[in-house]
Amino acid sequence: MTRVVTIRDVAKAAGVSLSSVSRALNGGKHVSPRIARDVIEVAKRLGYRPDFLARSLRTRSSGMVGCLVSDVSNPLNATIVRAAEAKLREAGYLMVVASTANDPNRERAAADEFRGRRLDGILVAPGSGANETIWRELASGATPVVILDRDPIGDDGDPRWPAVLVDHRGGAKAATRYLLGLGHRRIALLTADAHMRPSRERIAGFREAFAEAGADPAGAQLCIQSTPMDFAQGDTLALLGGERRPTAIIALGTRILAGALRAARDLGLSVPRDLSVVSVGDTDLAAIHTPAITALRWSLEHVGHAAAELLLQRLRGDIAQAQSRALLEVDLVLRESCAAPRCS
Amino acid sequence: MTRVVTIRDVAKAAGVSLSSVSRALNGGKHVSPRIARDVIEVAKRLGYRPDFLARSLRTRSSGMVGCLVSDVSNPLNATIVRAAEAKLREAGYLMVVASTANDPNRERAAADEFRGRRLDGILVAPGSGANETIWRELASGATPVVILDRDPIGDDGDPRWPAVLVDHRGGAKAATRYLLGLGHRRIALLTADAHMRPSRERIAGFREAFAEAGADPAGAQLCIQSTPMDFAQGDTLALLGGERRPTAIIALGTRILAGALRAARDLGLSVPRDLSVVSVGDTDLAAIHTPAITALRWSLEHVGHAAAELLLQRLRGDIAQAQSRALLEVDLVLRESCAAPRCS
DNA sequence: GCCTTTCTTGAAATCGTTTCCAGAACACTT
DNA sequence: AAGTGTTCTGGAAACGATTTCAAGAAAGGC
Repeated sequence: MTRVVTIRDVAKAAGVSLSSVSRALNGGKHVSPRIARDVIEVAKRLGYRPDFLARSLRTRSSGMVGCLVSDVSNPLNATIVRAAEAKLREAGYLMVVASTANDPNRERAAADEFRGRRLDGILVAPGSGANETIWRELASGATPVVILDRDPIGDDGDPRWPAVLVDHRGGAKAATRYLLGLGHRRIALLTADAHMRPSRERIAGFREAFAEAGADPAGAQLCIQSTPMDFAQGDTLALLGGERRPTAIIALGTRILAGALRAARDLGLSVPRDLSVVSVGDTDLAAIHTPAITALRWSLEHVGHAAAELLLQRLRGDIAQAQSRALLEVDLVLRESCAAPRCS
Repeated sequence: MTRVVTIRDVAKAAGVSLSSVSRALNGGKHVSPRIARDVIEVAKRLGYRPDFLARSLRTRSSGMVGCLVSDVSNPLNATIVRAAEAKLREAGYLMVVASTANDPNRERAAADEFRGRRLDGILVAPGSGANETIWRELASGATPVVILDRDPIGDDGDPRWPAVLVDHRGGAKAATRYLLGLGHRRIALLTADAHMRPSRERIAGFREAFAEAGADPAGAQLCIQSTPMDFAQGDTLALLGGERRPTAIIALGTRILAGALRAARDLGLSVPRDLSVVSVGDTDLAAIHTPAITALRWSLEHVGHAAAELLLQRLRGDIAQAQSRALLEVDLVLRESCAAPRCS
């Protein structure tokens, strides 16, 4: 195997010093045009490729950003990750991912390792209960951090890091208002992880809509799925089979929606005649289901892009004009799954 | 900001040489127990954390592996990536991902950059037409490569790299045999990227089943979706609305299945009465659809794990006992979407 | 008690870059 | 022609670890 060609070889071959080669190759400032041309030509001929490790060591910048997310295989996260990755790659950064399965220990370990590897920045969406430990861990480093749809509030109440936030509150409010407008009075919100931002905001919006409309708040039923096992079918069966069952549901669009639809079918409830359904998140399932499910939609690509942009601003050092947060709006996509309730 | 603590600081504080610190911290061989204990204690007290970049530069091993995949946001890929990442992380490797959107140029660029970053190994599932260029690019390096469900055949006909292969042929054959057994004689296979391994193998298995059963091969209809735009709904409409329409379809379970189901609905075809459906891949959609769709299932986690394992064998240098490929079987999960065709 | 072997130890080299520094070359002004 | 900047250039010092090497110390065998 032939040894890899280093900057030293190029210098020798071109008959100049190491420093000149380095200067010629990056920037080209403080170097005469003739030498620059020669060096570049020789480097190409020899097939020289700079060693990022060595460069990183010297420049104290690894050219990599980390992405800490509960589970990349969740399509919602995956799309965000891909979008962010694409934008960061454009800017010359490599992205390393770590799925943590919502396990605080693994989150800590990953954050720890990210710092050891001197990553230039971190995108993070901590899972369930880990918020405190992982954020403390991150805070101890000087690495720029951007939060994905989580609360960036520190102990002192100040936003500690920039964040990309989705307006789940506004979305839930719009959906609820829509259902109330159709005449529904008992509506259930099926969501997960009540103490995390997305669900918390949704719940808030849900209740606000009831309050605004002057509807009986007892009609706003919550169904929290802490473990989205077997598509949450069991809980939904109980909910829909109960005495004062809701005439409409707003369900998280990944697995919970699937479980809810199946439960409805098992109970012989027809959508939208007996039950109106709104999906939180416009998934394939929602779009393709029969009938097609009305959905709250926000752009996952935007989330990824915005996060990457926020991080890049920090990395470029544009602290002055760097925004500290991005708020993404949520749309209600009307389809066929909602109707006025039958006289109850 | 306080400067980061290096091995030099530890040496000074412990009153020993740099080499002793290094020895004490890794392995602990060739160092007296007393010094080892002292050094470890001092290192912990000072909060020393080794710099991976510096270490990598010296040891010529970055501790990172790359993953080159067409699109991480595809749930199938995402699951594989997550599984591989988990296993590699256990072994101390970090994983960097690059989605290439099937763009040969981006694939090349990514492979290029991976090499520049001195990644220790690469997991790769090239998209469409890029096979040649990207493999040539990879072949020029000495980095261990593991192929994900693609043909690892080189110009000379020899398998160049280890690969994790899914038995799509066997799966398609089983599904086709099942449908033929139900009495279907006109079956359509809806798949994508006919020249890539997964679809090619499927097509082969599909035809083999027809041949084995002595059925008229003209009944084996192919519908190749090169662009899975709008869920391939248009093509499927034409197929199902045509003169000698198939009585059963086997459809790729991501978006094509969705388009097919919608097309069937639009044409007023009831599943399974008028049309039997088998999904290739057990997606949420297949499991939750009404009626539930019979599906070909293989474990994406296994693919990821197997790929990681194959790569780790190479990285550990167990070339001697390293396997060169893993073949994963495909099961047919029977549900409610298939029935005997009505007398035609 | 001396020689040989093994084990510890620290100094120094190395990995491949970038960057600081000082001197050289050159152009320009007076 | 001398003085004063400005731009190029190469040597050498980082960056922070690991690893080689040789010397010193301890242990063991006769």
